[in-house]
Amino acid sequence: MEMTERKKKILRAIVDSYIRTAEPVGSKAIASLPDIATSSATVRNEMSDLTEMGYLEQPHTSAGRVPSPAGYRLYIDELMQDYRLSVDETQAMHQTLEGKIREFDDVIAQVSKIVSKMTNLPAYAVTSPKVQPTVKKFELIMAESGTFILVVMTSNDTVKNRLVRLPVDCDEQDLKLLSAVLNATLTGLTADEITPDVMARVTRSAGAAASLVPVIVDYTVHVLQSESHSEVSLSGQMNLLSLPEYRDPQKAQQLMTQLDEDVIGNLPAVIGPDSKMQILIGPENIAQELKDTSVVMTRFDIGDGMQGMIGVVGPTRMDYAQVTARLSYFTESLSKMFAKPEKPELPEAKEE
Amino acid sequence: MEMTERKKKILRAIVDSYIRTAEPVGSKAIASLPDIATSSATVRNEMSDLTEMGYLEQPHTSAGRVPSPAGYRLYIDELMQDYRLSVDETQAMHQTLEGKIREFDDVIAQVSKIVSKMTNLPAYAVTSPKVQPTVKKFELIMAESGTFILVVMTSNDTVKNRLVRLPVDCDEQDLKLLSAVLNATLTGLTADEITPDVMARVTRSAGAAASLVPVIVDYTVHVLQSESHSEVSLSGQMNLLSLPEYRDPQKAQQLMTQLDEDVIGNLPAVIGPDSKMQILIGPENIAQELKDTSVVMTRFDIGDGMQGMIGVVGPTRMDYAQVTARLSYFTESLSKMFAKPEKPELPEAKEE
DNA sequence: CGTTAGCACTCATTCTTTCCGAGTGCTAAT
DNA sequence: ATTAGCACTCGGAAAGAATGAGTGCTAACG
Repeated sequence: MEMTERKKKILRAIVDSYIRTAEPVGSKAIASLPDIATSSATVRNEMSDLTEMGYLEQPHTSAGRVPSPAGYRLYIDELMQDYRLSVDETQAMHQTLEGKIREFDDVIAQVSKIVSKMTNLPAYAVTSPKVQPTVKKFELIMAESGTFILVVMTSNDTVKNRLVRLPVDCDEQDLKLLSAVLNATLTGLTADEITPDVMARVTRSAGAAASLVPVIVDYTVHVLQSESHSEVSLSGQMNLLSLPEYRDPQKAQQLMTQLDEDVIGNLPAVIGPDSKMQILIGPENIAQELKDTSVVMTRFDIGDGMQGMIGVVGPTRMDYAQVTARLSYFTESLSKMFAKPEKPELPEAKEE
Repeated sequence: MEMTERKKKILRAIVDSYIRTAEPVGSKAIASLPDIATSSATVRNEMSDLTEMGYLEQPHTSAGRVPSPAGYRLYIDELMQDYRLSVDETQAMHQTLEGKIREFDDVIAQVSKIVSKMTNLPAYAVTSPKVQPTVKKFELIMAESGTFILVVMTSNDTVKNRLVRLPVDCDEQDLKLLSAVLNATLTGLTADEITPDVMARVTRSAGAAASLVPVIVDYTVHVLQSESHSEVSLSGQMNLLSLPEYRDPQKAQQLMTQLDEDVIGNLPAVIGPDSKMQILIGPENIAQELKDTSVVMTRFDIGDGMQGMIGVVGPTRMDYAQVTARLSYFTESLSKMFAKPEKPELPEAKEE
């Protein structure tokens, strides 16, 4: 059996219709479409062929046809028409972007929220786990009344700090010394490389400020670890409830409780670093939990070094053209926004 | 009509049963209870009285009774029996607490997640909006290769910082001067008080580093603002779906989309700073969105200064005894945990 | 030979009807 | 004051019938 142009046209029409209505599609409906110029009987024959070829499925004998995963695959790869974003859409998106990404802090959370609002589907965002960061520099700055600020700069140019109380028997000179020792001994080390052994060496050289070493090292390790962690955020689960496939709340709940952040954290491993936009249809997902849903995911970059994945989860019949269009427009806008910040005089900087 | 002991007993039994089953309660079921020693007919009479008194309602003529808001109120204030936490529960709670509150960063998110898991209901956490913070101190620290670290300490003792690129025509001396000017002019000011006027004055005195003033002031204002913001987190919405009152997913969705973070942000205003645990039943909620649900909320304190509210949202027939018991145990554990941190040698400190 | 009209058949869905029983309120007896 | 008894109500489950969208197949058509 070979794939004719007409078969493709019909398959596309079926998928389009099913995506819109979630109802099995009958031959009549297709035949009455303006750009199909045959009778329903002919369509019926073609549909029968397409079923045999594995692109369509029949829920039961006397119902219309529904696309199979293979059908969606073909549709996505060859058949679907580009979705053109309306001006309203792009405008709305820019507006939320401007408004919401104020807080640099939890971009991940913001991004997933925006994307889920944009697509009306659950969306997640993950930062890709970074290479093991190391310490670049320490600073110990006297602050008021017996405290000082401990500043740790890491190899990814993030700076974290903490206010620490100074022991009574310690003055600014001791701090200076400690600072020098820290910078000499610990810079260039990853969290794992800061062993009790290393710590002992620092303590020995630290002089009067030795009692501070545990605190400082502890904090440093903490910072390094939290830097190497990947963050995950999932939003908009409730969007599932308006979809007919989740009329049964049990289903939605099951999907969404299984699909918490743990599972999502493991998703990005799948995507090659090269690919731009990736779509996984139902059974193509390795995660069992997702075997009846599709995932559309893509990478995003912001600021220097910060990058991750955005993904959208939905029924296999989701509007792929629309979702991909919106998603890629979003990631583009996002990068642009961070490439040329609104205030051009702002020197390149990284928060915290 | 007066409230007898027996009436109370019957009302309690009805509410208990309804909380358990979500089904209207009939006279027979109550009469057959071991500690009710009368016939169903008598119970029927009493129930009729209770209905007249406004504590019960009838969905329709030939159905059992259901507690009215007033009924719940009485139940909560006088009738309900304390829920005793099992060892398993307390143990489980401690385990998650230890495991999860590692990250000091987004306690709010963690807390709401844990509480929702504990109660099997949607839960939120809010930090109470703080008093307008002011700048306490600036530090400008030279870092490597033409950059410096801008450190801002606020009046609530949080320290935030950012890496800034140094203009070419600027050396360490200029920075020293700028630092002095900033500390002289801006300390003690709130975000609102840093007007363009003030900014101009700083720029004038800043000398060679004048071009840095906008960046620094911008960041400072940003820090102050984000410090005065209250954070909100909402978790476990999906828990609604297992409740029979939300068999219709539309209902759940409606409630949960209305009830996003905006609405929740406005909740804590309600609670007096004195009260410990507060329960709002259905129509007692001022927020229209919550008129068919109950909210149980209480305060929590952690670390120095950090405090906020935890709340649980659920159907009016939620198990108040259980929820309040778990909630208060949780807040206690939380405070204890932060009062005596696991590592006692850690000096008092505040992150970031 | 591809296309189409016609027709018998299938089967989920919807609508009706019936039936059941939990629950009530009232009355009269205890 | 309590309770047994009884007629009555009414939502909801169960059973049945009607509906109709859709199919597959056959035979006629250009």
